[in-house]
This record gives sequence, C-alpha cells and structure tokens, in this order.
Amino acid sequence: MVTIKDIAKQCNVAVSTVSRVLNHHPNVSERTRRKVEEACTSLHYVPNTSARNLVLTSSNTIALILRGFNNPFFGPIIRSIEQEIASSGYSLELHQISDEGDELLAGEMVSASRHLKGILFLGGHLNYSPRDLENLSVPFVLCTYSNALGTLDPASFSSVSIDDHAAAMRATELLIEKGHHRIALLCDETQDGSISELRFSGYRDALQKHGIPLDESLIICSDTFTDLSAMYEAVMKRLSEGISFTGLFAISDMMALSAIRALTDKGLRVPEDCSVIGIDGLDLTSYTLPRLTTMVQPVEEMGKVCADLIISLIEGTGENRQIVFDPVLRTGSSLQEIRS
Amino acid sequence: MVTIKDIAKQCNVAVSTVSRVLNHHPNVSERTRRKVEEACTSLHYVPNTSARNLVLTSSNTIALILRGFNNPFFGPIIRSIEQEIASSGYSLELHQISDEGDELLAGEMVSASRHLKGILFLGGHLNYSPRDLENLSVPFVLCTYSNALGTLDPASFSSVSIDDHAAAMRATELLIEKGHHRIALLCDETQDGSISELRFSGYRDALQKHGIPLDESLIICSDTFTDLSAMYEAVMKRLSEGISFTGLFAISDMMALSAIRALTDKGLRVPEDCSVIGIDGLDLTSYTLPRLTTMVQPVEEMGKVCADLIISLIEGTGENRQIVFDPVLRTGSSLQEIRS
DNA sequence: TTGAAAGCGCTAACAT
DNA sequence: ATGTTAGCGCTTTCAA
Repeated sequence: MVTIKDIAKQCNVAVSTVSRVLNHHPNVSERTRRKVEEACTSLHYVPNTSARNLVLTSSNTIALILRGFNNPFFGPIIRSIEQEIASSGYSLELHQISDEGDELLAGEMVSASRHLKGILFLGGHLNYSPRDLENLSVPFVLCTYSNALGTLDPASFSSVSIDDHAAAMRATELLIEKGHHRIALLCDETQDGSISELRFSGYRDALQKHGIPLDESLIICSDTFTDLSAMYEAVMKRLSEGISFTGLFAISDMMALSAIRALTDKGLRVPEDCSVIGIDGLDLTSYTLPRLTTMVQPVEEMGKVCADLIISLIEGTGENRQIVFDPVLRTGSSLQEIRS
Repeated sequence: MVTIKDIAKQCNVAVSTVSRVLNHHPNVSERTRRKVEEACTSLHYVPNTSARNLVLTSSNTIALILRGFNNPFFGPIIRSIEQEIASSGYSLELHQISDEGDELLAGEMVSASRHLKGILFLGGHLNYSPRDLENLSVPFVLCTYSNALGTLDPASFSSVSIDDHAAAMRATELLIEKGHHRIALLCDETQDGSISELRFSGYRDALQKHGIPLDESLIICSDTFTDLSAMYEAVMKRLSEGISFTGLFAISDMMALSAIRALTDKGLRVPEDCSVIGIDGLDLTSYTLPRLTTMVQPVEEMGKVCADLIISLIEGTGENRQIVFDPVLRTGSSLQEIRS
C-alpha cells in the first residue's frame, strides 16, 4: 500500500505538500504539483478514505439507506437522487438493508459516523414515533413515504411522497366510476405500518364513501412487496376458492402484474372480465400486455426534490418540510367500463 | 459524537480497557465489562468505522462493484451473494457505478483500501487484458460474465458465468428448429466488449451453422441494457422501415419484453406472427403475457458460487477458476413453430 | 486485570 | 511555497 509518505519521499517534499496538491490547494508551485502528480500516477497512489474521513471534520457525503433492494420502483428514483446530489457537489453512499431490516437502526449507525452529512431513507415505515428518531444526529428525509401512520411532529422531520391514501382512494374510485362494485384489493398486509397499510385505508375509505360495504374476502394479502410468485399464488388461491370480482386494485404495479397473470391463468381476460389498476407507474408497466393503468409517482422529480431538501437541511437554508406530490394517472388498457 | 475516550472517562478506566470489551477480548473482569457496556448503551456509543479501519490490518469485508443499478437481473443474484457472504462470516460492501462507469477503476480504488479482502464485479466487460488488472491488489471474481472477448490468462482470474456464446447459439437454434429463417436480433451493440457482443456472436454463428446468411438489416441495436423506451423505439423504428421477420432473439429478457410490446403495437401477434426468445430468465418474465421463452441463468446457485469462490481465494484454499453454468431453457409461450 | 503509549494515513494549523 | 507537527478514534504491543 502506497501512502502520501511514499510519494513525499519519492519527490523530496513534505507530506503536507503532497496533501496540498491532492486537495487542489492553491500555493503550490506548478513544478512541485506536476512532480507530485506524476509520482501519484506512477506509484498508483490511492488515498485512504478511512484516514481522510477520520481527520476530516466534515465531508460532503449523504447516506441513502435502502430497504428492499429488489424493488424495481427504487431504481429510477435512486438514479435521480444520485444525479442531483452529485451535481450539487455532494456524494452518495448506498447502504442496503434487507426487506426485514431495521432502517432506523441502520440510520443510527451511519449517523454517528462523523463524515456523514445527512440520511435519505428509501423504503421505510410510516409509523415512526419521536422516540424512534431521537438518536439520529444528522438531517434526514423520508423518500417516497410519509409519517401518515406515526406520531412525528411535522417540525421534526422531512418527507417527500405522494399522498398515498388519496392515490389509493383515487385508484379505487376510478374502478367505481367505471361501474365496478365488486372490487378486490391486492396488498402486502393491511396492518404492517408500511405503505401497504396506508393504501389499504384509501381503498377502504373509497368504498365507504360510495356506499360499498367492505368485503373481507376480497382483500388479498401477499405478504411481500417483491416476490412475484408469492403474489401470484395469493391471487390464484383466492380465485380457486371461488371469490369473484370485476375490478382489482393492486397497491403496487408489481402486484398488478402478477394479478393479471393469475387472472389470465384462471381464464379471465383483463380488462374484459376484470379491470386492474395499480400504483407506482413503473416504466416496465408501459410495455406489458395489456399496458397497465396506474397512478404514476413522478419519481424523477421526487428524487430531485429529496436531494434538494436534504441539502437545504444540511446547509441550514431550509426547514423541515413534508412535500407531497400529485400522482398522475397513466391510462393503459387494463381498466374499462364494467360489462353489463 | 461520543468516543471511547468519553466512555473511558465515564467509567474511570483506560481507553484500552474500553477497546478490549468492545472487541470481546478475554482478560477483562466481569465487573469492568459490565460497567463499560452500560456506559456504551447509555451514551449511545457507536464505533467510528474510519478509525477502526485505519488501524486494522485486516477485516472481513468484500466489495461488490455493481455497474448498472437498474438492471433487474442483478437483484436476485446480489441477494444470493449477500446471503452466502454473510453466512460465511464476511460482510459485503456495495459500490454502485453508472452504466458508463469504469468498473476496473472503481475496483482499483477500493482494492487499495487496506480493509478490503476481495472484489466481486457485477455487470462489467468481457474484454479485459492483463494490463487492465495489474493494479488489483486483492482477489476478485467476475460475476455472471467471463473474459471470452479478452486476453487474460486463465490462471490469473476467476469468473462465474454461463457460456453466453453457447446460450445465444442455442436460443437462435431453437428458433431455427421451429422453422424460422428470418430471425432478427435485438441487442445493445455488436461490438461493445460486453455480453451483448458475445451473445451477438452466438446468434451469428448459429445462423452460419445452419446456412442462413447474416442479414445486417435484421440486427437491431438499442444502445442500452436498461432503458425500455429506447429498446422499444429501436424496434418500432425498424418495423416502420419495413423489415420483417418471423423470429426474434433478444439478448436479454428486458429487451424481449419491449420487443413484444413493439411487435404488438405494429399489429403482430406473439407468438402467432412472430416468435420471441430471450436470455436471463428474470422472474418477471414468467408473469408476463405471453410468458417468455428464455434461457434461464441459475442466479441463485451462481451467486452462491461467486461468494464461495471469492472466499476460497481470500482464504487461500482455492485457485483461480472459471466456472461455467448451464442455462436452463424455460419454455413460455412466446415461441412456436413457424406458420406455413 | 489494567494502563500508557505508539502509530495507522491523512489534514490543517502554524512556522519558516 | 514549503516544512513541521499535532491530532482525528481506534487497536495493540509492552509494562506494570
């Protein structure tokens, strides 16, 4: 391992001089600079990040804590966040935790790392209480989810999301408006403290609003956000049990896809025999047969705003805010008027 | 930020004592140990990773350098790798670089970090030469790709992949066996040094083997592995130009999906008017309409082997090897006999 | 069983 | 413009 000492010796200069050229400080003669730079390349010098972070009182690193790596919803928003972070002169550090992992614990760990400026949470829970967050020593932003199921003081946290309850209501109402009464729900769980619970409540409230009684047997729980086979099996099982419906609201596009496959395998055509609507607006679902009708989250813009928000918090130029985006209906061909 | 000094002071012991209990050294009295542990919890002490890494001469960290975050093919294999790495007592550190990024440069950077034991490359190029790798100071494994287009000495590198040339030949031949002669190819590029180039060569050689002349106009390049819209547009453009074919070999499942959408939008039914076959075997494509016929990479097993291989290299219990898996044909309903 | 002290690679005063 | 030096938080000899 080659250190600045080595290259200092090689160049007959002090380590501080080497450090200066490495950090693009002024006040280094052109000649020395070149000499040092050449030595760095020829000796394949790579700075030791640990040493640098240790001594540095500050950095420009923002951590992204990602829960549920497999979820294709996250890809584009991470890209968008990364781009904005980078173009603002910060850098992003990705920490992946498992679907069952504790995002706040992970956040606590990294927040104690002195070189971290802020944390972005992606794929967390909506039910945090103030105590859960008391050990986070750096600014943070909840990305694509809110605290709708929790008890946080709005002044104490930031989030960027759509109004998931409203989006779910809207999706359900779109089915109702097309004449559907027997509307099934495909979700993770109805009480998991996640976005699934919130979207379920939107479904429930939409039915209630339109005087349609909630039929428990039409609620299909897959217990997963990413495992297509489990989603598919959950729907198949219920269909085999004989439940019938003319509309299905899937709380995510991935769930919608697997439901369409299950319905098709049971001889039901989408949308002729059963309409399906999703939420998320994955690129993918514009290219499936049929094209999925879905409430699109403007992830591009949301990612940018997540980045801008955390940066404003870090730099002290902004306050904690809860930013809510409007999802946009993308009309595919998976939803149609009920057949009489 | 609370350091071991703080908790040493709090407990009236030396920092070295604190360090000992933190690292579960023997020779610490039960009483001291408990005292220190209590202080750590009550003060919310979190070890500084940078400081620790700086002083530590070794760790159990393996880096995974991931190029092309958005590619859904990577999700499951990362999961499998992570699981095996963890269950062997190592830990994984994820480094994401952009689709255009230089994976070897990234590898060089992390390999100079003293605390890293090995590197796994995911989504890299197949055309490395010995010089490209001379600065990698730790063991590494190419995951899901080989050096088929490069000049590495087999004794100098390790890889875990399918035989992409053979898989592409097999896919193409499946179309030929079903009576197809006009077979289009959808790929990234034909000379990009990536898996696209290798799979293209399999396509070319399969045609040649069966006496079918290569028709350049049937080669569609999308210039992307992840952007569905670009893939779709590339196919639409060619179809609009009037090319016609009865079979399409897409070098990835994602490409196959977008092609099916494009064909459908041009009024061609899959598989009745045009058969489509892919490679990769994404879970997703078992749930699309139609189910995709594809050559499945056994990612679960491959991930496990990647992990085992890098660990054996790290521990010196194994040699450099190139492990080749057989892809498995998954018969969907996107491919059928040509209609006469 | 515990403490004192050296040093990991680097940066940032402070001198010169 | 360049050198000297004091630490950043931690682990690990070496002494006691």
